[in-house]
Parts: sequence; C-alpha cells; structure tokens
Amino acid sequence: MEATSDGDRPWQSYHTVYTNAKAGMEGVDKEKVQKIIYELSEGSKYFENEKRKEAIIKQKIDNLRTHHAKLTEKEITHFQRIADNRILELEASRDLSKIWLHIDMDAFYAAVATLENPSLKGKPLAVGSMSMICTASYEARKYGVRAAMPGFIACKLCPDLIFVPTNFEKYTYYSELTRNVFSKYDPDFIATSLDEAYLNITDTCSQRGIGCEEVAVELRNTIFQETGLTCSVGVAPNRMLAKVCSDINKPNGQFILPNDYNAVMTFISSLPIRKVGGIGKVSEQILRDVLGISTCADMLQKGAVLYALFHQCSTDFFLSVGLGLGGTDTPQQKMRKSISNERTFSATNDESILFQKLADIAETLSKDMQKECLLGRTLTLKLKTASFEVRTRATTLQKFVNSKEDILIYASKLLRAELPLSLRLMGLRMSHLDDDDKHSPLDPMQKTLTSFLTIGNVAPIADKSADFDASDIQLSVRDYVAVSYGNHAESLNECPKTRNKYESIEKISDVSSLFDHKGGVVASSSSSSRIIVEPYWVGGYICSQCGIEVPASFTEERRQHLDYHLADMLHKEECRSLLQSFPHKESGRKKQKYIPIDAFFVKGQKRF
DNA sequence: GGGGGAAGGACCA
DNA sequence: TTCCTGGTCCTTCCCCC
Repeated sequence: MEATSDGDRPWQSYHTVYTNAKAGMEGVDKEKVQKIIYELSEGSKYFENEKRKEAIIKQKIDNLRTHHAKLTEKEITHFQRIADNRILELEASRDLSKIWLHIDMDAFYAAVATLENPSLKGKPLAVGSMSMICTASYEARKYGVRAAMPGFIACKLCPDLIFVPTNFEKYTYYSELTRNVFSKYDPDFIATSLDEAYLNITDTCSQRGIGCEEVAVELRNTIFQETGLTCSVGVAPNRMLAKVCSDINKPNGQFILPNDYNAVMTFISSLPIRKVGGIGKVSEQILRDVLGISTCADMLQKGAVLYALFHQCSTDFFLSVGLGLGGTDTPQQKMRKSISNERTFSATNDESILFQKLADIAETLSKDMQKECLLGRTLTLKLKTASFEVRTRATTLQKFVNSKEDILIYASKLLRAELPLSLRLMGLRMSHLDDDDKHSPLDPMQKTLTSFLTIGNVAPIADKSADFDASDIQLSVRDYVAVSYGNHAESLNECPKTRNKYESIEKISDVSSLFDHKGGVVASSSSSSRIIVEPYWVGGYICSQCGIEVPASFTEERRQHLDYHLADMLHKEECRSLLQSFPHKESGRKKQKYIPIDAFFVKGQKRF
C-alpha cells in the first residue's frame, strides 16, 4: 500500500491478510491473487481507509526506527542486562513435563456442509455470503479463497465457487460430538471455538502406557468415526507450540514435537514469527521493518532492543516466544470479559433505519446476555461510517443491566449524540460483566420495586393482607421494565438462574386495566404480585401518556416514544425520591427545579 | 501515582 | 449492479482522587 518504486505492479505493496499463506494455500499463485484483490479494491472507500491505516503504521515504524537509531551504547548495555536476566528467569520456568495436544477440525463449516450434502464433495466451496466468507474448502483455497475474504473477491478468484449459507445449529451439533470425544482424553479440555480445543494428554499417556503419537492417531480416528469429519493435531510440551504444530500437516494430519529442550529450540529457531498466535499482520510488519526480526530465534538475539523500544509485557511475550515457552497448566475457567453484537448493512443516514437496527442489535445482545445469565455495566456503541472509519462511544451505568429496554435507552442516547452520520455498521458491547446471581435479589446497586413502591408517588394499591410481603417481590427497575413487556419476561426465563425470580409474576393480559383513567401508572400487589406496566397505544395508535398519534407502521418511532415515557417515569420517581429524602429542608426551600432527563445520561455524572 | 473509564486497535476464525 | 465480518481482549490516554 505504501508508495512503491515498481509503479507497474502496485499490488505488490498492497498488504492484506488474504495474501498470507493459510493451510491448504501453499501452491497458490500469490502475485495473481494479490493483483486481483488490488484491482477489485482500488479506489473503494475500504481501500482508502486501508491506506489511511497503513500510513499510521508506517509512521509508527518510522518513530520506532528513529528511537532505535538514537539508542546509546550505554543504554543498549543496560537493556541487554535486563534481557539476559529475564531470559534466565523465563528459562527457569520451563516445564517439559506436560504433553499438550491441539486439535483443529479441517475447514469445519465447509466440511459439515459437505457431510450434509455429499454432492459438494471435491468442489470449491465457501461458507458465507457475497459480502463475507467464514470458511473455504481446501479445493477453494487452491484459488486463494480463504476465510474472512469478501465473497465478491472470492468469486473473481474462483468463478466456479459454490456458496453455502452458515448453519450454526449444525456446527454446534457436530462440535458437541467432538467434545464428547475430547472429554475422554482430558475431562478439563479447553475449547477455544467450535472447531478447536487444547487437551492435556499427560495423564492419558501415562495411565495407558502409550505414547502421544498413538493417542493422536487414536483421537483422530475416533473423531472421524463419531462425526465423519477429519481434523489435524499438534502435540508439544505447551499450548503455544501445540497450536503451531497442528497447522503443519493440515488437513487430516498430525505433527509431534518431543518434550525435549533441544528439539524445542531447533523447532523454534527457524519458525516465522507470524506462525505464533498473538502475532498478526501489524506486529509482524513492525518487528520486521524496525528490527529485522523474522524468526522466533531473532527475538532472543534482539532482546535488548526489544526492551528498549517496547513495553515490558510485550517484550516478555516476545522473549517467551523466542524460548518456545507457552502455557502448560490448565487455567481456571476463564471469565468472559465482554459480550457484543454488531451488524453490517448498506450505508445509510436514515435515522429511523439506524434506530431500528440499533433496537435489533440491542435485542440480540440482551438475549445473548440472558442466556449466559450475565449483567453488564459499561455499554459501548461501535460505529463504522460509510468511509470505514470506526468510532466507539461508551458509557458506564449506575446499575448492572441486561434487558433490551435498558440497553436500548442508553444506546439510543449514545447514537443520537453522533448523528447525523452515514453508517455501514453498528454494534453494541457490554463489559464490566457480572454474574446475574450476584445481583439477585438484594443488589444494592439496583433499585428494588419495594423501594419503588415506598417512594409514595406511585400509589401502591397494596393489598395489606397478611400474606403480602414486599420483600417477596424484590424486583429491580430492570425487572419492572422487563415484566411490563409480556413476551420479554419469557426471554428472561431462558436463563435457569433467573427463572425463579420471574415465576411469581402474573402475566398481564389486559394491559389497559392496569392504567388509571389518566393513563398513569398503577401498581398493585397481592400474593400473586401484580406489576406496574408502561404506557400503551389507545386504539392502537394514541399514546396513553401524552395523546400523540403514531400509526402502527411507525415501529421505531413508537418504540422510541414508549422508551422516552418509561425513562421519564423512572426519572421523575428518582427526583421525587430525592426530594422526599430531605423532607425537613423542603418546606424552607424553594421547590427543587425539575432535573432535565438528559442529565441522567451525562457521562460520568453521579446519580444521587 | 494508582485506579477506572473511554477510545482505538490488534488478533483470530 | 453491487459487494471487505463479528467477537474479544489489550493498550493507551486521560481524568479524578
């Protein structure tokens, strides 16, 4: 992509991930592929954005080169001492006692499609669509077609390419079959995706008195018998090396790296850094162009300069790669740190379309979170403009949420602040995650319905009979909103941990009966715990709160309108709550000014 | 200076 | 005719205490 001297072959400097060799692409005419990709991309907005990104990386490389050139002898000696000490420490941590096996299903999605439809066997196949390919069969890879490549480019590379849509239900089914087999060799196996896993086979080898090679063969045969699918396996003393090894004899093969220091060091000495997980296109380019590093062994030789130019954690990683070290212990169950959903669409600046899409994404995210019983506190809106510029905007909430309504209220606010804008992608991410159980039923961060009812202004038509106990219905504001959407409560029930919380909720079939004549909120409670509901559409098109008329076809406008009233109602209750918490001051003071609803969404604002 | 939030970016399949 | 992902984690910067 950078300015090139060979003006008649500009594609040679267009670096894309698609031109990197992946298993099954060894015999590909790289230049031909590069030329086609270049010609199809040139002049597009995507291309322009790639150029922009490339320029940033080039600038970074130039800065690092300058920094490198300025290093004094004294500094290099200093950093060499640090690197030498660190290498000794890392070496001391080397553990050659474990046998790790990495298993990777061969072109998994494409293989499942072929299994279901044998007529596809031997044909170039792509799983995905014209906009993006998830996996390509080995026959397609011969043409340079690969995962994460746009379908229209793949079509040019391979005109006979057959497209098959994704089917995650089937992938999950076959993945489960493979996992049943994995658990027989290591009950604590680590699944990294539907088609990949790490197995610690140390115990299996010693208990059965067989070698790791035999285990690998047996495992692959069993997988094939159980699923009809082939896989590739790598065996090594740690997970980093096992992963590299499984890629060597793909497809349907295996590679064993013995648990021997010399074998590991010989293997690693000529290994290109790009083969190592965690080193991608950018890291490879920086290490190569700044320091001339291309193999793992180079990392050790350049340890001092690495420490001088990069952060310690990065350099520690580089040195451990140079020593062929990797994870050897089975890690504790890794907690998910975030959960997200995003969608690409034809670029548009039509706000109604954008808000509708945002609502769809919020719904998907909410369902995903509820399935995993997760609550989140930081919501990030991701936007990709028509010119491929990516922006993220985040907000941290005062409470943990996972309902579509909560997510949408805050997401809409974030989006509104960015408009007008022509977008081609929107995404929502929830981070700052916590387990649902921790917040139920008495999470102090969440407003309970009990407190809601005792605020005073939402007149509780509480049944004061002996069997009513407000603590029985410790529902948060989130719950209150969720319950008010009848079908939404059902989706919450998907989560077994939360199901009990909602079992006592009576489904409200006649919504209108729960509103007073002014359209206000009425709460009632009895042993069956009747719940507050939100505004509704009188006659199907008149808002019960403000009387505005919005036809049924204006789905998004109606949704936003109801969201506004809900947020407004909650907000007013908060204000009243605040006023009531200082009753002794109220009489002597001017009545507190109504706080604008926007104040609730202001970044970082403390909410009472 | 440390912790936490926001924004951007790298990596992977 | 047109068409370049989705998900996650990490790093960096900045602000506040």
